[in-house]
This record gives sequence, C-alpha cells and structure tokens, in this order.
Amino acid sequence: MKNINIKELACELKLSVSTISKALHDSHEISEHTKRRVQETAARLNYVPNPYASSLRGRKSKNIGVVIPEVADSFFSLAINGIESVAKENGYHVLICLTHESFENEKTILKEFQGRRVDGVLLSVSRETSKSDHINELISNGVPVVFFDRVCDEVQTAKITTDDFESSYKATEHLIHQGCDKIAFLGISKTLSISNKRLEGYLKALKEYKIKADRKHILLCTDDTKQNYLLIKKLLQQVNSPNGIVASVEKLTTPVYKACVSMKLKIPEDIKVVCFSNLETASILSPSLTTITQPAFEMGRSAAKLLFKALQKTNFNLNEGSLVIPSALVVRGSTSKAKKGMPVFSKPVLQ
Amino acid sequence: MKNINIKELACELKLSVSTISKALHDSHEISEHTKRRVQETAARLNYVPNPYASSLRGRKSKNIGVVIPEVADSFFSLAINGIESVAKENGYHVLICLTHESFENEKTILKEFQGRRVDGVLLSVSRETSKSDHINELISNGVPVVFFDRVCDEVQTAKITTDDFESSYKATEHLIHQGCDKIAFLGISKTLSISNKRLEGYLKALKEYKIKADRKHILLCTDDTKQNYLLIKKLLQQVNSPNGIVASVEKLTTPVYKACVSMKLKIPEDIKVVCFSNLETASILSPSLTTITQPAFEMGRSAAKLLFKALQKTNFNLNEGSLVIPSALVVRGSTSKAKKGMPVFSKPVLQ
DNA sequence: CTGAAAGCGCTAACAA
DNA sequence: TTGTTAGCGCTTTCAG
Repeated sequence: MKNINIKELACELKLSVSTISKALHDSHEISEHTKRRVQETAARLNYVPNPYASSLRGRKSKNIGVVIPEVADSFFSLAINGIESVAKENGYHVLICLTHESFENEKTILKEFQGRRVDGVLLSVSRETSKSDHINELISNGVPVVFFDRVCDEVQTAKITTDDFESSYKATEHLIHQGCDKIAFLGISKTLSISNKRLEGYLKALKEYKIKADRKHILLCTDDTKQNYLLIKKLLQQVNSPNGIVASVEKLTTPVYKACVSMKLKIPEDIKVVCFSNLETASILSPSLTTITQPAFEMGRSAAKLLFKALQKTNFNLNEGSLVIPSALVVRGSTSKAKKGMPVFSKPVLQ
Repeated sequence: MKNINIKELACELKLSVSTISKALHDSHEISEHTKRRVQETAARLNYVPNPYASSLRGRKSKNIGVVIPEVADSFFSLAINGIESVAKENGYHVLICLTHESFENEKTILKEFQGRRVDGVLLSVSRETSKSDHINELISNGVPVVFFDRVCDEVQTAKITTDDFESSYKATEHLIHQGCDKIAFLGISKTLSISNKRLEGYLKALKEYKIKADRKHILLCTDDTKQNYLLIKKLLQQVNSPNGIVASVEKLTTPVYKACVSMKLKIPEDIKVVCFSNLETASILSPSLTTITQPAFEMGRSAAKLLFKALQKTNFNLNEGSLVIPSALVVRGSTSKAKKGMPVFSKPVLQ
C-alpha cells in the first residue's frame, strides 16, 4: 500500500541508507557495481523518493509558483505552456494560483509562499494591485520573484513584458489610418501597469494625430462580462459615439462584438475594433478580429528561464534580467476599409 | 533573510516548540492566554509554517495534482477554475501537469507522484492512453485518483464525465433535422473514451435515421492544427463531400472554419457544423457556432470535491462517487436553415 | 497546562 | 568505498 522508502531499500540490499542515497545520486564515492545494484533494485521495487523530505534537508521543493489573475484566458494559458516547458526541463513542477483579480487573494497566496511551498514565483499581478509590500516581503524572505506581463514597476526584480505602449500606439495609429477619428479605449484598471501603458500609447497616438482625447471615450471595464457588455453599449449610445475601439484585454472581445450587434453597428463599416488578444479564433470571428498578439508563450518561457537562473546561482542579480518582447499587430477584417456588403475575411492561412 | 521557524518562535517566547505547535493549532491543551500570546507573536514575526515539514510528519502536502493534456483549451481551463475553487476552500494548492497528449509523459508524471508530491490526483488521460497500469499502480500506492472527462473505464475509481454518447447523438440528430444527410465525424483518438462515445452517439443517430455511415466521413485528427486543416480540406474535397460536420473537440473549430473558407463552402448553406466546445467566442464567430457545451467548471468542481472526500475520510470508497453531468446543445448560426445571403447571428444575449 | 524527545524520509559531514 | 550520525521543521506521544 505505502510507497517504499530509502530505509527499506537499504534493508533489502543490506546497505546503509547513505550509500543508497549516494548511489541514487550517482555519487563518485560509490562503486559502479553498487550503483548498478542499487539502481536496479530501486527500479524493481518501484522506489520513488519523497521530494519534500529532501526539500527539508535544505534542498529545494522543486515546485515553482505561478500567480496569475485567471486561467481562462489565452494569454495566460499560453504563458503557462511556456512556463511548464521550462519547468519540465529543470525537473520542476508548477503550482498554479489564481488571484481572480483580487488583491487580498494575491496577498494571501504570497504570504503562504513564505513557508517555502515553492522555491520561486512567477507573478502577474491582479488588476487591484497598487501596493507591493507583499511582494517585497516575499523577496526579502529569500523567495525569488519574476514578473511577467503585469508588473509592479517599483519592485526591484526581473520583469518580462511586452511593448505595451508602442503596440497600443500602433493599434491606435492603425485605426486612425483606417479613417477613425473618434476612438474609444477600454481599460480594466486605473493602477495596472499594462492598462496604463496601453492607455498612454493610445493617448500619444491621438495627440500625434491632433485628435482631441475625449474622457467619455475612455472606459474602465469590470471583471464581469455582462456588466462590460452594458458599459460598452452605453458608450456606443452616447451623443459623440466612437467609430473605433481599442480594447486592452482579450476578454472584452465578446462584449464589444455583442454590444455592436445589439446597437446595429456594423464592424468595420460603422465602427472598427482592435483588441489585445491571443484568441486562436480571432481569424474566424464575424468579422475576423484585428489583434495585438502578445508573445505569450515566449514571455512565459523567458520568465521561467530567468527564475531558474536565479534558483541555480546564488546571488544571481534578477534586476538585470528584464526583457521586453514585442507584440505584433495582426490586421484583419475588423479594421478593414472594405465597402459595405463585402464579406470581410482574413486569408485562410493558419499561423 | 530566511523565514523564521517554530524554534526561533519558541525561543522568542520562552516556550517549548511543542507548546507553540499546539497553540498554533488551537489545541485544547493550551491556555487561552498562551494561545493568544503565541498567535500574536507569530503574526508579528511573520511566522509561516513550512508545509513540507508537516507533510513529512505523516500529514499531507496539501497539494493535489491535476494531470491534463493541455491548458490552452476552454474546457480544461474552465475545469481548472472549478478545481481551484474547491482546492482553495480546503486549503489546498493545485499542481498542474501537462501531458501534451503523450502517454509517456503521463506515465512519468504519475510515477513521480508516487513519491508523495501530491496527496491526490485529478486525471484526464492523454489521447494516446490505452493502458492503465500506471494509474492502478499509483492508486495501489495509496494516492487517490479521480478521473474527469477523459476516463479509463477499467480503472476502479470515481469518474466525473458528461453524457458524451447522448449529446453526440443529439448533435448529429440536430444536423439531420436541419437537412444534412452526409455527415462527417472528426475524432482525435481511436482509444480515448470521449472520442469513442461521441463516435458511437454519432453512429447511433445515423443508424436511427437510416443514413448509411461512410468510413470516409470519419476522420481521425492529429494534435497539429495545420495538419488538421489539411486533413479536413481533403475530407471536403472528396467525391461524396459531407454537408454536415460533428467535431468532437474544440480545437478543431478553427481548422474546420478555415477549410470551409478555403473550399469556398458557406456555413451553414453548403455545410453545417456543430462542435463540442466551450469557446466564449462561439457566439461571435462567422457564422456563430452551434456547440455542445460541456459543464466544464462543474465537472472540475465535482471531481475535486470527490477527491477531497476521499482525502478526508479514510476508506472512502471512490467507486461510488461517479457522476455524469449533462452537456447542452446550444444551437446557433452554423447549423441554421437560413437562406443564402441572410446574415446569421445568434441573439446578442450573454449567457 | 507545558515540555522533552522521538521520528517523518532524506542528505551530507564525518568516521571507518 | 561504505557506514554512522546529526539534523532539516514540524507534530505528537508521553512525562512532568
């Protein structure tokens, strides 16, 4: 019933536990003969070491924590793929913790991690997070943290981000080039790094093109899709209704499209839409969606790689590892200039 | 730098470690006064217990393992949400392990779990999995396993599934009612429980409606979206080209739509499509997609709840906990009878 | 009510 | 080359 342990293995082989331990770790102190004998018996008896026992002895738990707002989002699930691939290469496991965009949850999770449940943490902060004491505390307790995507600028550690400002600028500029002069911006937080940088990129583009920013065109969305649908609808109902939308996160896609349908606004004829999104289905939406596609997988991989560097070398300086990986503007039907009635499709090419 | 431990706490308070431990666990053997003193100091000094030290002492690691083929899939990411919600209620953490549809990976992961990295496992097997020794071995080593969605029938433990056979039958029947008489089925595995049950439901419906099943209409898809696109295109190019498609998993949506576009087949006029899918964007696709929506969140929750029951009560019989939670056929534009030229939209109502 | 001590499974310094 | 032994941080008898 119970898994065999090293002691029982030692008994079986009439050797001491330390010999077993060393043999299993392929130590040079042990003869080839004994090593083989031990490894064979271990395999035969199905011995699997208890990772937490070795973790206690000063070594690592071989778990890393990934703290993110949610999983049901292409960006985060692709990032997890990247993280997992690196973790696996390093013999590590991935503990997923969801904050559900709550600062309190985030604090609780990080606090718990001080107990050494994980050896290091990859963090993308919640939309509510504006303070960073909880993060600094974890770091100062010796648990390395690497940010990805949603960072806290004031925390001194590595940050893997994408070029939020520039890509938002480009997206807005693209809308302007396509003829939009009343462009709305849909954000999700007043404090979140990505939301702010994307907002700034948007504002910069408006300014460059001498378009007056309209406060009524800047919408702060919530965590609830139904609610967002209503908010966006209201945005579209106002007197000076926008003819372009920059949506700063993927989950706003559905409410935007539905609000347009319900307002009988045709995309892209009446209003053009661009969205920060990694949705695979972007190209088969009605119409296909112009996106700013983030390098989600690569961001996850880079963040994880950096964390493992810090985990391997003591005194590795995480401050120097920060990286900005650019996003790509993928132009599709939702921002096309196509005349009314023409079907708007992206090329049927799989990326 | 290092986190404080129970010994240092004891020193600080001039009490023994055992008293501290008991006080922290709110033991009745300890006076209220001491308890308060201990708890206050623990909070002040930011004491967080090391979970793996207690895990060693016979108690639990408070980690559960979730073994799934992938995360970038609405079904699995929603299921994770359900699992995580229950784990949190129980003070547990969730270790996500991806098999990437590989049997070898699955074996390696489960083997590793014998070392007690996790207290229990939620498992959705890979498309390649046809044997179950590795699962039985884990169970017989005392690690409880609960299946969800993709099960191994022959393993004696709890299984949380949806009504794959019935819903596939309904979907196929729906296509028939909408006028399809040459219906293709896209599967992903010859051995996988869900793929087979969905295939059987499809075949049953054909039989009931006296439609002869055509082997050329049954496609075994791969793990690669581009490849699937080509396979589906080939399916649509054959002489007796189908006018209806039942796609058994979500990730086939994009290749199906793109293959239709490239073959200049209009959905739903030339060909109707229904897909097992939990995509939020189903309703804003071009055209909106008729889906069999699985109760992903609930399945995750139920599976996790069952696992925790087994974790709490020793000798809880997991064989009796199995549950089948029905899916829903959500009819949208991709199977509509609408005449050519009419825009096909689902109602702009958010679910 | 509080404390001393054993031990969970493993590693590593030190002995032999 | 192998064995002895002392912990890692915590819980839990068993004594006091």
